[in-house]
Amino acid sequence: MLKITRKVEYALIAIRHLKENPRKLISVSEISKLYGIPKEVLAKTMQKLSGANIVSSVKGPHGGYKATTKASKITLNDFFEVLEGPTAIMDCYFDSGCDHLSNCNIRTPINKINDSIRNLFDNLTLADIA
Amino acid sequence: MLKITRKVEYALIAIRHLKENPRKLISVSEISKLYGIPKEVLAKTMQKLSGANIVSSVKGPHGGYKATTKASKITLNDFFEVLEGPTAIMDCYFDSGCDHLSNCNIRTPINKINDSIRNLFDNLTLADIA
DNA sequence: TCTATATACGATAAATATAGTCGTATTTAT
DNA sequence: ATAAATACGACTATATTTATCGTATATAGA
Repeated sequence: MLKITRKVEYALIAIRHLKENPRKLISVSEISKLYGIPKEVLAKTMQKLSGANIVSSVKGPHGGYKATTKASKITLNDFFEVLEGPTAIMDCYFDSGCDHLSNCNIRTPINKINDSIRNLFDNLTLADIA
Repeated sequence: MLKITRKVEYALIAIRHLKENPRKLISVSEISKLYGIPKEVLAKTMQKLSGANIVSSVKGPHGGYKATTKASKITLNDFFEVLEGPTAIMDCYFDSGCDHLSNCNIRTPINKINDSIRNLFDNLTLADIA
């Protein structure tokens, strides 16, 4: 439990690599070969980052990605949300219907744990950890 | 990602219920009926809590579980570890062999995120959240 | 203008992890 | 003795995550 997914792992690897080479465009192929990441998986991850303006993209030969200024400033909460949707240790934190239990006595503890995690990730940026 | 498991959910429900009824022994059947939890799953969860002295058990008719004093004092880190093993957002935080990537550039960020979460959970007890 | 290389996007299949079920042993109050 | 309860292990089902495949679009360079 509380594992991050490969998508997040790959995104961290890619962003780090882009930031180490700030001047040039770097393609998915290059990163996937270098770190042994399946190309298509990384491609889709980069597309999400591009959609959120964490990286910018250029199509065509010699195209690729580079990190934007937003890449350092974004909070971990927002970063995770781009890749996976809102962070919640249980679905009932965001969704209303508690389908499983007729009689729930842990709403409060669940919310407190979740608030703590979200508070932590709201106060950490990619720049802080990398 | 970062979801807690049913084991943890069920354990929180059970402990809360035991603490609301501190005087009597309460059986797995009783809790599973009340909250709609599969009996055998809850039984195994309770056995883990019992092994960690978070609850005490009595066998035989009219037997069951009750919360120990440790139940309030235990940190979330220790609590999660009893049920699921050490909390790590990636296996490489504890395990050495990085089987997937030949060229890892995110050890530092991974460790920082993980340290932050563990620090958070080391400073929260079950009493704090419940 | 044609071709190769790159991003963009969606559908599906494979692999992994989680959740639930079943069976049996042990303890103990009645 | 019997019934009710915990204890423990093996197995099955389900859900989630990960990877693959197919197609479209853009563009640099020959």
